[in-house]
Amino acid sequence: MTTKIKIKDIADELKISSTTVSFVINGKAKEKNISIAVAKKVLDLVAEWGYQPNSLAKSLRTGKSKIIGFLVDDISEPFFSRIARLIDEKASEHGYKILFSSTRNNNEKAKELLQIFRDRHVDGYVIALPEGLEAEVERLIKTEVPVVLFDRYVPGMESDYVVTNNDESVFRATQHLVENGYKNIGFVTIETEQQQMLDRLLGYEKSIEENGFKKSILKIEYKNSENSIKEITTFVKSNTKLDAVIFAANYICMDGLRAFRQLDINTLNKIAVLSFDDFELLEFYNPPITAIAQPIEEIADNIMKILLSKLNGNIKALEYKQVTLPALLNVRGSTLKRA
Amino acid sequence: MTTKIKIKDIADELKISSTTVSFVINGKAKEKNISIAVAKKVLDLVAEWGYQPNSLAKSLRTGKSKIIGFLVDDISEPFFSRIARLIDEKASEHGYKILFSSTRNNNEKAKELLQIFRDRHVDGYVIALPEGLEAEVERLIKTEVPVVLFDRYVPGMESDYVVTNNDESVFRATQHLVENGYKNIGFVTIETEQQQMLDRLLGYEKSIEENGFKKSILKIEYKNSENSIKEITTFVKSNTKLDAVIFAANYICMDGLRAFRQLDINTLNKIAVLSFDDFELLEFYNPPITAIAQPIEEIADNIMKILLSKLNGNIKALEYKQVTLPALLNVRGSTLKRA
DNA sequence: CTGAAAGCGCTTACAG
DNA sequence: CTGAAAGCGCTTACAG
Repeated sequence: MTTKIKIKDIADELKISSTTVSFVINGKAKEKNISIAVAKKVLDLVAEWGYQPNSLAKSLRTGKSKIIGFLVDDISEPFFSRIARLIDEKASEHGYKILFSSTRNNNEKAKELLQIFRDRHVDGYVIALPEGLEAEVERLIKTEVPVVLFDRYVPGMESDYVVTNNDESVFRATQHLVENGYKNIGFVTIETEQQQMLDRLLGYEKSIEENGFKKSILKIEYKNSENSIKEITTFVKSNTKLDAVIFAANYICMDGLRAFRQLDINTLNKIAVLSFDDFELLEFYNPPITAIAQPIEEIADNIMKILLSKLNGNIKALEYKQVTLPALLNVRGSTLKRA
Repeated sequence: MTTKIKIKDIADELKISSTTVSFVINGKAKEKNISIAVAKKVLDLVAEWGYQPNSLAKSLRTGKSKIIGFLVDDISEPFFSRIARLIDEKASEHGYKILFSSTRNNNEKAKELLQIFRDRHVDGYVIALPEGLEAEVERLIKTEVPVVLFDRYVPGMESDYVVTNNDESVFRATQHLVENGYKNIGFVTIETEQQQMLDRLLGYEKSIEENGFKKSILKIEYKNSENSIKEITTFVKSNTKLDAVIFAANYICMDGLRAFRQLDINTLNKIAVLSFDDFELLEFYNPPITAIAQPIEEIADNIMKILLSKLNGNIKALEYKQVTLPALLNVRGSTLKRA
């Protein structure tokens, strides 16, 4: 490893001070009235020697790290990993890097992670708020570090966030089923206080009520996939009139499909399926499954737009941006018009 | 934000020197012969004040960052995001964090990323080597920073790596098709020099040759999904005798399935499908698709085991560990015995 | 057993 | 127009 070049080396070589070199490198030559000749000499040598500033020293001095912390339940979930990729791309364009982590439903771990982020002088945060971490994150926001929440928000909590229009999109999806002749529509969600899940349920309830139908709701006490499959199976078996079912999230839908495979084919073929969150599997399923697709690109765009303007100080720290984006309903074979 | 506590604050409060505090905090009290009484006072105050060392200053001083750089083509690919999650978990247990990035098939970007990693004083690297970056990474390895490659390796390049036994697993998969009565087995891969892809092809060729069958190989000039689908369609149409086809990777299989859907159903039902890389979609497909599953957990385990022992200096920097792991063949309905 | 002091590589207020 | 010097918060060789 060729020993790292530092500012002092450049300064010594050029017989000028580190101050001048630093100013030139940071594009403050004009502002600091440094002669064009000197500036050019510095820049040329920087290029020739391939000088790279030591970002650690820089961060220590300035208190900025050019790192963004990204916190979600599980980075391997398609929704999150796609957002991660897009955020990463956009962040790179602005010289930021992402430090990412999964909390894996472990609040102790999540708190540790936030501590580590803080400790690393992360400049900003992108967080899909895990249940139970509300107070912790609220405290973080109060410190005036830029924090953009996504996927979930907490009513009454002052924060920036970007979410999908959960109730509206589920309402429309339910209406779609009604329009296609389904009359006994079930809704499978989990037992939770996460606002986005409650909103999805609300959308369903609103549609069912407006149409004067009967609600059939299953709230799974989510422990693991296995018990979830069991609960769904029982639910479907005991609601023999069910002609359609909406799954409130990606992983619930997976469990639902697993449950269906174990059930009698004849029961199954009568039931329309609709999922919140679109992912490749649904498109390839037989029949392809109708799904509510969150606008991933737009979500990532909005997160970064808000975060960057806060990082650049364009938005007052205590002025919060809250964005709710419409979702798309991808209609497929699983919810065809009833004969 | 309560102003950050630093070592000096602790020292002043206790009327001792920063040196002593630093020694105690870093568990060197014994080694440095610090009295138990003093050590206790320090530890107590640290606990009471919730002191957290400034890792930036620490890194600047020690040259260690406790950060691992993770570089893959696309973090949103299931194989990579699962590895990422597991690596992240294991790294956390040892106080390391992951800085992750996707190169998105852009070598300029990849080089920049490596530069950024170096600049951030990353302690070690986990890399799925992108094509064209061999020289760059080889140079990195020469600097004696721990680098563990996975998924891909370069023959003749001195490095640590963890890979799946590509040729052996594809050989077995092909044999499985032969045993089930298939005689015209095609192999769809991409035009590339990536060793793991060449190995997969070799496994196929070996089996076909041993059985005295005819090879049917398609090497796609991969530009995007669309052109890939087109090439696969042409391939299937012009090889009318094909009764089975093996896709050499995740994304190729997806394109293959897309191509099949656009083809005549009757052509399709005659063809067995087998994919390298198992993912949920294959299990849910109708019929479920037989797949070679890479041992994700073991891969992650091995990567971290090698990396950690290098980071701890237990392995000489120039002694390379190379691990080849067996894959699993998940047999499903798509490759049933021929009638 | 403990401390004063240098130094990691940068930035910036101050002085000229 | 340019530079000397302090300081970000740590660690550690050296001295006692």
